[in-house]
Amino acid sequence: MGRPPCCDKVGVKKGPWTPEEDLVLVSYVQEHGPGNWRSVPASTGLARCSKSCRLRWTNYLRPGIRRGSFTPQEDAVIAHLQSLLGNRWAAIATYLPKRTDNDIKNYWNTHLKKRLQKQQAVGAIFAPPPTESAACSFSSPSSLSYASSVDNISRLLDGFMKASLPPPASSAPTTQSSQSVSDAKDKPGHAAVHFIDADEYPMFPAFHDDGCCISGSFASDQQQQVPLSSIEEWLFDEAVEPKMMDQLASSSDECYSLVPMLF
DNA sequence: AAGCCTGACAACCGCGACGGC
DNA sequence: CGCCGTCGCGGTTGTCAGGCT
Repeated sequence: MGRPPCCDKVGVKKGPWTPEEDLVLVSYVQEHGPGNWRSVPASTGLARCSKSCRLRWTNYLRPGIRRGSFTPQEDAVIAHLQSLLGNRWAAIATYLPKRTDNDIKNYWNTHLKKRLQKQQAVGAIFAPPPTESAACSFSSPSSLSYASSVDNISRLLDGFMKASLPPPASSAPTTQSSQSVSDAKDKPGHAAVHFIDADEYPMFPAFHDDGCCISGSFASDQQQQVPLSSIEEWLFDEAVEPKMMDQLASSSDECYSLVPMLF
């Protein structure tokens, strides 16, 4: 038996999403919660297939996700997890709750993999440090298209959050913080992995948005809902591939000097 | 100044897993 | 128990912007 197409090929729009479409999708999710994607096109009138709607939500519109600017710590975590788990991006993404699997996958394919391959080929010692390279400096998305405009999404969501949710008691006025309010509880499918906190990765105490400072406030974070599962212990306890960490450390500027402290 | 090349990222496609009937 | 529908994941492609020659 043949697999039915995920959606009608006729009349289904493809390509970049427009603000109007995003608005419709966000509105729908606000009202019904994420899930039941099959019914989204019919319910909203969007000329998109269900998969496209789900992907757009999970990869871009979903509250709590951070875009751009992978920190060196995130670099290290991704590289380490990739070495342990392979290309299981969804699993890796659970340890970087603010990153989507698609983002991590793209980042790996376009940055980390090339870097590691290059260093393996040349040798870590003489690998030229990619000063201000991807790891530490691509904080500003180059694309100015709508789809890459965080401001657009932020405005879009912000309006809906204000309209449909009471403001958080003392949340920072950032989109991420406000968005995160409704996220975890809306995602039964993600129940196993909570969006831990709007601003921290508690399992990686050194994580900060600036990426280059150590907080040392791990204790306070531990009381949060953290999936400190066996894999975290695994991350911390297992002998980290010294080769990889050496590569990471040698592959960049001082930002990576903190990496060994993480593990 | 124009054309070409490369990198980055959003989105699509196909497949497998899972759950309901 | 098997079939069907839906969802989620990973691989891949397409498009666009910026840099380089």
